[in-house]
Amino acid sequence: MDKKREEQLNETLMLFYFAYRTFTNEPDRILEEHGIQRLHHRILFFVARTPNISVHELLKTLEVSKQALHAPMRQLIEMGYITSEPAEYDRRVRELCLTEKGQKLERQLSNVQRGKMNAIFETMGPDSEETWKQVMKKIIDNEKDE
Amino acid sequence: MDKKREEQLNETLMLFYFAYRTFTNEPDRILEEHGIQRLHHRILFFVARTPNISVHELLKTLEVSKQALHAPMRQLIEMGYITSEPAEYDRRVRELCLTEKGQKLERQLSNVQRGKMNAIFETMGPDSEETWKQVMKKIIDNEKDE
DNA sequence: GAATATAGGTCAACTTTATTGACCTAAGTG
DNA sequence: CACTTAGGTCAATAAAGTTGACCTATATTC
Repeated sequence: MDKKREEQLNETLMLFYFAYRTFTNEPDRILEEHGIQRLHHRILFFVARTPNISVHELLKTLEVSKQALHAPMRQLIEMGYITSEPAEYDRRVRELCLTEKGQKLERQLSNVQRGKMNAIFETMGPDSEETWKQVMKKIIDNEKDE
Repeated sequence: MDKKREEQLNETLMLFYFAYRTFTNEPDRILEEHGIQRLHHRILFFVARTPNISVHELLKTLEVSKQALHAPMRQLIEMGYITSEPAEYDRRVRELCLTEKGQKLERQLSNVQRGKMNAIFETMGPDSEETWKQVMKKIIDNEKDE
């Protein structure tokens, strides 16, 4: 790989870092107002995307320990954002769902990010959305080759 | 925003999260072998991109406190990856540079990520690179509107 | 039915990585 | 000379994670 190509790629690394940081800034600010943190947001996000998700599934998705998940999850339950009910098919399993209040907060948090992405893709056209997603998918898939 | 559009955007949020996590996984693993952490990588990366960068500039770039930067930076200096020399134009200012050893480590770390990006853009074509970068730039710029 | 495995919860000790505040030196600048 | 800036360092604290151990309840398997 020649020097020039390497420098072009360095720009992509820098953009990735700054874009991610910027992207999480706004939600982080809102979270702080509610006295909760980024992991709370992730929990809310994935419970919103996957209603009735089990604790075990959530653990695997977020790649944190049971003990690390526990405190924020309990907080969300106590604050009335999430419900945790035994599953019918297996009463050991707890199914997590957002309450109405939880849906509202999750929407507030993620809307900032959705709005940002939507505005960009609207300016740049639908192809840009497809391309951007494709690149991100390939980054994720690459992992499997190693 | 209708439900369907919202779900499409949710996919982008998920991709962003997982892609970033995957992207930092490999370097993190290498860093661990050297007994250093992600902040060390960021220091190495930005010093590599901006030779002679001052401590103050680095602080602003990384958005951490002086005290948080200090320990890892000193470690990198002690391990012989970085040099810190008083600047000619102002002897209060320390100019940071990579040593040869530092350049080697930085290359090792960032090559993983550069290689990943390069492979993707080679498969998808040069337009995909331009588009992806454009989206990321807009995410960063958006910050200023708020 | 007893043994074992799984889902989940909780306590404790510890580690890492950051924060803020205070204070120091050295070197420029008005 | 007074003040500011760049940088370094100590101390107390906070947050967010880790591992290990142990508990209950419920399924599953032999």
